[in-house]
Amino acid sequence: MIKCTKCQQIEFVQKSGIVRGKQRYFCKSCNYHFTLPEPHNPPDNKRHHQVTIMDIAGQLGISKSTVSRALRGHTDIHAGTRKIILDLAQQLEYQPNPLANALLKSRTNIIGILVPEFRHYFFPTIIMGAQEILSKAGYNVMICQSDESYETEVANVKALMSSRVDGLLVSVTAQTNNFDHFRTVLRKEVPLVFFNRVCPELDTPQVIVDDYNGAFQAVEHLIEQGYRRIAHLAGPVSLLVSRLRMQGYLDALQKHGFPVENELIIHYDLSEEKARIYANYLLSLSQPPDAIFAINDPTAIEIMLVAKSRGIKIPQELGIVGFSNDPISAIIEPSLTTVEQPVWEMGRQAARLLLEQMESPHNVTHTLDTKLIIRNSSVNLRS
Amino acid sequence: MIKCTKCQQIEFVQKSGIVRGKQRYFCKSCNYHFTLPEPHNPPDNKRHHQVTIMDIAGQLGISKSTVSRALRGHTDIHAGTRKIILDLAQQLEYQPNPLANALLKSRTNIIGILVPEFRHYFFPTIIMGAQEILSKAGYNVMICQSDESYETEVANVKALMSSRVDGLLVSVTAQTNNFDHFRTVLRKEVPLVFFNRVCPELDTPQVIVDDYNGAFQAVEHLIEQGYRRIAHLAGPVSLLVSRLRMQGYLDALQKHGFPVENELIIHYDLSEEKARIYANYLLSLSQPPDAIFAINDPTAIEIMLVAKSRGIKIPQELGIVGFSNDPISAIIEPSLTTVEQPVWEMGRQAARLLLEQMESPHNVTHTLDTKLIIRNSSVNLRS
DNA sequence: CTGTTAGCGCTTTCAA
DNA sequence: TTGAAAGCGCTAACAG
Repeated sequence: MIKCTKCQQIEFVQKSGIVRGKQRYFCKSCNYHFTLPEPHNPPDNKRHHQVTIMDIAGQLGISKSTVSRALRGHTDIHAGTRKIILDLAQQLEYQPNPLANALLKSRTNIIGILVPEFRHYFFPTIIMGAQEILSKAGYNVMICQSDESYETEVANVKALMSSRVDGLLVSVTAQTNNFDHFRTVLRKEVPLVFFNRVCPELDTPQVIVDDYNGAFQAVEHLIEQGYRRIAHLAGPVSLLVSRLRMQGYLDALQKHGFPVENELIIHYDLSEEKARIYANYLLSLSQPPDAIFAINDPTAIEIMLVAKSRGIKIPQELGIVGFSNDPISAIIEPSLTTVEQPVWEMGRQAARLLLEQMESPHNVTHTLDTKLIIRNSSVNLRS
Repeated sequence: MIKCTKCQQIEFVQKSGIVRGKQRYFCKSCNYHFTLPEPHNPPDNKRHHQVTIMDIAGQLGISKSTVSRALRGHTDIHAGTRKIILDLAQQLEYQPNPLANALLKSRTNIIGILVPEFRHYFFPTIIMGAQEILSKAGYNVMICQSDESYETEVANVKALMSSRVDGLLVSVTAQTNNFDHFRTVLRKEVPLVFFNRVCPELDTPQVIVDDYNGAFQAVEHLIEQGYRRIAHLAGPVSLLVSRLRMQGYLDALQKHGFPVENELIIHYDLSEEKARIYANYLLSLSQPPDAIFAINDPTAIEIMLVAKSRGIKIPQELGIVGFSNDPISAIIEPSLTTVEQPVWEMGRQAARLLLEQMESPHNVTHTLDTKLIIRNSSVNLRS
């Protein structure tokens, strides 16, 4: 004896075929087709079945739609019903399955972050800044590091895209000359923000610091300290950041009427090994430099170590300035003069910019200020 | 003329209204409502509709199962069909949607890594080691850092669990005394491996190094160098790693007949600030130590900086030994004697252990070797 | 060898 | 206010 779920009558109900293995009924009184609500039995084979809205609906004898609505906080739901649902959900430790949602909405709430390395202070700190903002906004973060390898970068972008990240925060490798993998990202309309090592030819939003002025001030400082033969151990030409710092270096020389000597300018791939090789090379020149401006602090520190091992006195015989204000630069002896950049803030800005992008795409470049921090590695005692 | 999709008869089918713009039919013979299966047209409103197996199936006029099978590389499929499918997939740049798969299989192919910080060398390096193994095994990595805060750790575990990670690699904070959040993880049968800062009371697999012997050798080395009042700036008692290094310290003292002086032993929370405070405290004692064994390199370096600022000569007036062989320890002056541990390898081992767990749960502890690296901060010139 | 179908967990129409 | 059902993209059991 089946009771119509609509009019609650029994006598007019007849079977009306089987759909999806479920017996369907038809009430001739109210012309209503229906199936009997089945209690949802959590499968016994899955040992730790995650609680689903169906479990809640089953126990309460209501439909999963209602549960969903209650959980989502929809307004058009009976207050009592909502309370019962919410209570049971709490009691059952219900946790919504983000995968189902992700599939439905094509949104994963995951942001991919891709950096060349995180051995040094710089990128980990940026990541922490970004994470601060992103997790507040409800996003998780998937971090990849390309290890300064173009191939790894391409593979990582692919992996992140295949994980369907909702956005991408990227700093490219020193090798990266081809940007097709990022074009693919843009083509699929995944928001993309570059920071530090950006990609100017791609017309995407980016966060950088005022590299040019930072470099300019650093080199001018060396000149003011009386150094006369200032070399620059630069990053690869492919990176805008290298080119900007280089330009700052060149313009500072020019402003003070110093000649540009090509043998004093070296572009390198930012590897520790090469830093050492080129530092040695510079210091072995027949007319070696009396100061070196390094593209960043790790480079500057390698130079210091090489100089020390050759018995060259810093800052008396060799002035050194780095870039970024890595904590080591305050610890090493002599302490390293460097250009401070707001690293943590850069991560935050990049994250904020990405969130904005996801709201409404628009192209901006945020440029943060830098500040010269004068320490002992560049204070020429002769002057 | 419409054929019933159920009984295949034509004569009993009549229109039964329109639902969602689709013509519905009703077969009076078998009492079956149905709509005509429509060919899958990729929606035009979604600008960048991701290519699905349905697109491929539609274009080829075959079923999506066949496409799925071809793509999965099943054997029981016509070679010609496979080729056509594979070719079209390539041409369309088909990328499988991992979300659908994840939902189906309840596997995300994401591993969560939770560390207390990644400012220093240690944890980033471990992470790189782990990533090396995990990405080879086809896993992505979601990294969280608890910033040495218990609350953040709990929140992170919750976030990672709600992201349905397939496994968890964890090093706890210095504050963590309550392990209920990890019990929840175990209850849900998510594989969990601890490394470095482990949780002995939880009966999970773990990767650690031989902290006891490392510490023992470090302190014995100080004794052999002629230091007589050796302090220990230790980590929090809550961490096994602190207790083991402490025990190594105590046993080395005992072996050589040195008294244990409680005022020379300080447990602290591993924050930079406190390191400075306690270093100052130790060096201001009426009978200050003539050597300090620090729980790790960052701590040792803080001590060195404090000592230097007080004009205390290292190693002549104060011997210092750290733990971990952070690259800074080779750079700072004097260079820091430290206990090397295979950090990268630790990450790899932890990852491998996790992968094993996911195959077949079993409880193991991997203990890696340590090695004392003698540098200048502990070579007592008086002896 | 291939097609049909159910279902992973959820939201969202549409219908009632 | 609630329920039914479609559908996100995919795999796999089952049937032919």
